[in-house]
Order: sequence, then C-alpha cells, then structure tokens
Amino acid sequence: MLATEFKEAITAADRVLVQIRTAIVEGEIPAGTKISEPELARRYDLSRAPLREALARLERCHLIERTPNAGARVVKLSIEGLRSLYQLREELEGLACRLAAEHMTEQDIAEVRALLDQHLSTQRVREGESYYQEAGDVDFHYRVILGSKNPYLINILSDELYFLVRMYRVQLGMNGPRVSRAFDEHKAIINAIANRDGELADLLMRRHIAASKRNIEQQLLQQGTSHG
Amino acid sequence: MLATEFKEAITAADRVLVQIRTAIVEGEIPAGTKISEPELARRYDLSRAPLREALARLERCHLIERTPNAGARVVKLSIEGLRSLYQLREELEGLACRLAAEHMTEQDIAEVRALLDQHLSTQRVREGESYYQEAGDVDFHYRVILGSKNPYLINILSDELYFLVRMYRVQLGMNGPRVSRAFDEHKAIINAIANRDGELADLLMRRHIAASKRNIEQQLLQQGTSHG
DNA sequence: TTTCTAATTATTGTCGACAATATAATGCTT
DNA sequence: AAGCATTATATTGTCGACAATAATTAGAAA
Repeated sequence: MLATEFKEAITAADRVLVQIRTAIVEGEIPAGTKISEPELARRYDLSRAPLREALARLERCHLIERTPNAGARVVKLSIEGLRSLYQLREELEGLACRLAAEHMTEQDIAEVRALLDQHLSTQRVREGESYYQEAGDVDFHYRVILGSKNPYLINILSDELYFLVRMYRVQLGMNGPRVSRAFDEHKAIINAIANRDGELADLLMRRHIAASKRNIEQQLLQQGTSHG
Repeated sequence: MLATEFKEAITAADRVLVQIRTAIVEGEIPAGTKISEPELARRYDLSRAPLREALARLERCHLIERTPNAGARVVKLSIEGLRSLYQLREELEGLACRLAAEHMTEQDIAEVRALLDQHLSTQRVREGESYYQEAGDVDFHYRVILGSKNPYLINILSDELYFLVRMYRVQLGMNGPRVSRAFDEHKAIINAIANRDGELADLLMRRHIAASKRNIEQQLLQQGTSHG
C-alpha cells in the first residue's frame, strides 16, 4: 500500500531454492553428490516440506535428478550433456533473436546498449576476473530472451535451461581470448536486432553460442584426460 | 527379480498427477477454474502433501498458474497463448526432425511407418471420431521427438509443452478436412526422415504444425465471436 | 572366502495439525 | 447508500511424526 514497487510474496521454499541452486551452480555442492533431505533440512534450518518444494523446482531446471523412493543426485557435467544442452540453446536463442528483432522497442535496444557499455567498463577495470564476464554475458542473453516477448520461450530459457548453462560456465570457466571477443559479438548481435535484421541476429547468436560451447568442451576434454 | 520388464515405482503423487492432468486437458476441470487444495484432496482421497507435489508438476507444464499464498488457477486458452506455444512448437519439432533424420535407426523408422498404417486402419473404421486422430497424431509426434535422441528436447516437448498442446486440441477440436490430411503429412515427414533429408523434414513439420495452428485459431475466433 | 539371505538402519513418501497470509463478511463513518 | 476499516473465515505454507520403501549391514551356507 506504500509507494514501494510491487513486492512479490517470498516463501521459505523460494529462499532455500535460491540458496541450494547457487550452491550447486557454483560447485559448493559438487556434481554427482547424493542429496540428503534430512541433512539439507538441518543445514538450511527448515522443515522438509518447503525443502521438497525446492527440490522439485531444481529437478525442473535439470540441476538434480530424482528417482522415486531412492532420492536425488546433483547432475553430472558431461560432454554429451553439454552438446545436447547447447544444441537446444542455439536453436532457442536463435529464435529469440528473430523475435527480438521483431518485438523489441527502441528503448529496449537502447537499454541493452547501455548495459553493454557498462559491462565493458567494469570488465576493463577488472581485467581477467571471469566472474564479471560471466554475469555480464548472462545479463545480455537474458535481455535478448526477454525481448522475444514469448512467455514460453522466456520460461524455458531463463527459468529452466540457464542455470545448467551457468553451471557449465562457472565450473569449467571461460578462458583465453574468448572473454574479450564475447563483447564484440554481443555488440554485433544487438546491432543486427536494431537494424531489424532477425536472420543475421539469429546467425550471429548461433555462432556466438557455438564458440562458447567449443571453449567449454575443450575444458571438459582436458579435465577428462588430465586426471581420468 | 522376475522376468517382468523394469517396473518404475509409482507414488500417490504420480497417480493424482495423471488424474488431475487428464481432467484439465479434457476440460472436466474447466479452464480458468480456481484450484482448491482441500477440495481436490477430498475428491481424490489423499493428503495435501502429494497433492501439492502434483500441482508443482502441473505448473511445470503450464496447465495451472500459481501465485504465492493465493493459490492456483487452471490456465485459460487464448489466441496469444496459442500463437506463442505453436511458435515454439514449430521451432522445436522442426529441430527434432533434423535430429531424427540424423539419429533414428532404420528400425525406429520402420516402427513409425507401421504405426502410421495402424492408425490409418483404425481411423477408417472410426471415421469422424476425432479422439483417435488426436491420439494417433500425438503418438506420431512423440515418436519423432524421441527420435531426436536429445534428452532436453524430449523433456521440454513431451513432458512440458505437449499437455498444453493437447488441451488446445481436445477442447477446440480438429475438424473438417484437416483430419484426413494429417495422415498424408505424417507420411511425407517420415519419408523425408527415411531419406535422411533433415531440412525437408523440418520444413514439412513446420507447415504441418502451422496448418494445425490455423485450424485451432479459427475455432478460437469463432468461439470468441459467437458468445463473447 | 564368497555369495546369497535376512534383519537392521536410514531415507523417502504421506499424514494431520498449526501458523501465516489472503479472501470474504460485517459494521461503521461520511 | 457508498466507501472504508475491521473482524471473521478460509486457504496456503510449514512443521513434526508415522508408514512404506530402499540401502546397508550382519549372518549363514556353499
């Protein structure tokens, strides 16, 4: 009733969902770990009811896998998984680009451009720290996805697939010259969208994602051969 | 331990999920209805815990919409919703076709063809009954989706989007010459897949889905003008 | 020692009750 | 009578305990 912006009701299940989700994405709870409901309930100091609600949502975004009566495990990162995931991501974010070129307003586009400039400056300041690059990239892609204005597409990409994408990226890292190139690719994509050239934006986005995939793939291969 | 095939453990939440899901898809629980947890718990004779588990999964496939502390409503069917849904469906099932052309075995293809022949015969017997057409169509699409061999794509299409697709189809119906044409289109698609022509299969599938969309769209428009 | 069986333990699934929030109804003020 | 505040009701969110299932361990037979 005050002049504050609309405040969504936050439940305990929501809070613990965010906590566990970031713990999994950032590897604090390692990939492949068996999930113990009593243990997590103690750790986050709540009952099993909201915890199970959170687990259901974690399953939805493919961060854990449940089998009835047997429990849940944190998902394992694998090359086949990465390929399947990025195959879908290419297709869906390509579609998002075509739709964004059609539906984004001039103001939407201006905001994304401002965002890119801002990211570029903070990136230059914190050269080498990949976390900010990670956050900036996620932010950019998120804006384009929203720009598609297709609620189902937005839901699938940002609520379901993206946490797993982030898990691959955070745990296997962006490295080498990819970090600096990504900015230019983002610029090119938003330019194509601004020109209402959906096909070009689609193509550029697919290449952008494919390049990202190759980078992570190589990390996975190296890791597999070094101590496998 | 016996020679029976692998039997998944079925829980009470699973059972009630299937029951409520079909009730929503077939309109027994009408679109837009407020969901009352105590009422459904009585109706299906179980406690609220497994019921809430089921509701979480119904939200996942977009059949209900929940707002914290306020409850859930059965989704409403709308033209914008239909367009967004089918926009995604075209893209994803198009991708599924390209992947199926690459990954389906000769036996997979032979099975789908057998399925089509079977559907054709039962369809001829039960001319005019659209339910069997509905089931047959879902079955065909399901096979192609599985043929993509991409677990994330399979999950999104068959576990998340397809129940809503069925809801539109069941409640708004297939009518007119569409019913008989669909069989031919299915044949053409599986032929393209058999020829390992992914691009053509993709194109044909997109047209197939677009035609289906136009059909339902018209039903929605008619319904909207007749008593709106 | 190994392997299969049986009992034990632990975990998940379900239940009924309580607390917190939202909705509906009632009464009061203008 | 209309609008608002307040109370009352109902619904959702959370909790702790019990039942059913799976994992583990101990024990017996080969």
